[in-house]
Amino acid sequence: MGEALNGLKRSHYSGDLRETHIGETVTLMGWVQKRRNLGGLIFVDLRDRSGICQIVFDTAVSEEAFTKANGVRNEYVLAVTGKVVKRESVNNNMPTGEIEVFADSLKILCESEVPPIHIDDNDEANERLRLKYRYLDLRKPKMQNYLFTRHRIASAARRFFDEQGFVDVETPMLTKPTPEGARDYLVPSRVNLNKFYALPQSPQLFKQLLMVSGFDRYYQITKCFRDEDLRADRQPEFTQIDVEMSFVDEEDVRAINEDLLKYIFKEVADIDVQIPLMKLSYQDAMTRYGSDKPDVRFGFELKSLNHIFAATEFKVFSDALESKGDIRGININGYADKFSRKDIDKLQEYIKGYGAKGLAWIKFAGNEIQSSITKFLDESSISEIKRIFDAKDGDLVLIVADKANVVFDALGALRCEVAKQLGILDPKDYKFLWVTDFPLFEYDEEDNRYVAKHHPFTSPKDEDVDMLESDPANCRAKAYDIVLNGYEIGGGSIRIHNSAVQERMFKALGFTEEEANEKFGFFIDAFKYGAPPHGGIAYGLDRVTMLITGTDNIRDVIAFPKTQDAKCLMTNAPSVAEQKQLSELYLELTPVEKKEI
RNA sequence: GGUCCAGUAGUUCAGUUGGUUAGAACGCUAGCCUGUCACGCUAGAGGUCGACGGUUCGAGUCCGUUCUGGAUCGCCA
Repeated sequence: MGEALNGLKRSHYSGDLRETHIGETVTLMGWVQKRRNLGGLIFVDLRDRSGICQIVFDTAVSEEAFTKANGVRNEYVLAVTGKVVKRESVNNNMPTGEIEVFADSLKILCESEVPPIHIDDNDEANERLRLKYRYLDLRKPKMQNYLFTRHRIASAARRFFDEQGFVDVETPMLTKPTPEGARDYLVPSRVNLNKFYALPQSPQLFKQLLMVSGFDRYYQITKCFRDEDLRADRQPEFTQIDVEMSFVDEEDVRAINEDLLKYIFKEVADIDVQIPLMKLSYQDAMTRYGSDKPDVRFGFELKSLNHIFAATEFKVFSDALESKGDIRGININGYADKFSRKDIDKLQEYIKGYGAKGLAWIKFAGNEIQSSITKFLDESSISEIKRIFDAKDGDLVLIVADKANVVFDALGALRCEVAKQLGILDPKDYKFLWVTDFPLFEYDEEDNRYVAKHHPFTSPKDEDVDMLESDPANCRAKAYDIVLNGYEIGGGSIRIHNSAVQERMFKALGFTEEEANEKFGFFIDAFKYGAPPHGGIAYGLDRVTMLITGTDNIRDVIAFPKTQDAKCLMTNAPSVAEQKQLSELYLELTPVEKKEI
């Protein structure tokens, strides 16, 4: 049983006390981080969200408080009143190390069982346990700092948008399932039996309709839901900073977003972002980095070697070229000695995960080379490779031959993996870039049709509009992603605001007029009544927070995240629905077929 | 759906070629201790080795299945 506050008020946070407070009588409230009982003297480290302050219990000051303090254990919740004094022995390892509080009185507000995880930044308890006891895990200063930073980012964004005349408008959480794109989370409706809402994958359609309504500038920091598989940087529910503007083109959207990023990074992390940001077309990003979200903190750029091996007798290479594939390589310049054959074998295994069948390599040392493909390299091809990569002593060239997309994927991933292994990635180095001129479509092998790469409302480039029909594969979009250190932190586009173009777009996607009307009728209608040119962007707040805090795990920056199976280990969601609830919804469950043994 | 990694005390881990009663550190409990801050000293409690099955005279260790968590490919307009 804990004692009541009885009107007692906290005067300070523990971590805020300094030498300037010496002589003051203060009341602190918080959790016991640590008790050190020396017999006639008890020290208690009292923790709250601001930090830790040492409390001293001494019979000479208060017999009663001392006796009570004797029974105190870790994570007990205390209220302590006492005098701030200069410490006899200063602890330079803590911000409050110059002072301590001599306790006159102590209230034990709540006792605690021995916690299953140690409340300490250095605690490396299994994540399973941390997620089950998330409320304890979140007591750790590091975890609290992640969420404080997240708050500061959201708060800075709001300040920025407010100053720029953006209106925060809420859009529905219960909305219409979207046929294109990710899987929806479905929500049954009791008052509309056998009908379903979907949770929004993004407020896309609503924010565009707000532009049609004339709100001109909109933003919202809101949850989005996608029923897809999770990753280290992907959760099924995540938070988007969503933005839309009217009477703008690509450069206008990018310009204001550069100001936004500059503002946020300055406010939150005191980082000066140099604007305008670097810009790279999708095409260039792919050919130079093998990725549409390249990490440009380091080089190792891709180079084509097709012409060198045009007449090669090396079957792997000639096969790749014959089937209209590609041979490309990267130069891990200066690090040849860091990679043994065994290491390179491991890199080969790594890229097999991306569909590559093998990895050829060349090490340069003086006039000598070592290579897995020595017998297929003559003098002229060696010197040409040297020229292309500007290869010098101590360089290592890694080469992949395959279908073009496999080569890009494999080398794009490989250059990042190598950089990671070399430890040359500085998390404090923030390299932003815009990736622009995305293709409007990509071909879906399964469905045998073109699908929108971004979404079906993305505007084609003005000069590419007529390619909607004639050459969809090469039609470019007014779409742009904002990329930071290899992460896509946001993406957006200028939207189609002209119903005729929208119709042509639907046609290109293979929708009949009826299908388009059924799926997006309300949306198509809206654009018949005067839609302004408009466009916007959406950021992944979780990812931005990850990058600013320097963690590589999105769960760290979400208070109550899901596991890889989209479960919450603390609440045990999702769980079985009660029969009563199902009956009310007229839902029946089909038993899941067990795998045969 | 595929591939890979991990699971031993409350926690983090060690555990050799399959061999006696499964260890350490931290934490926890009790006692002593007035300047500790990784407090110290003494004593003690604490284990279905994730689960099930198999091989074996004998399994934490080998094999199979399965559960849980993680990384990743596919997927994520």
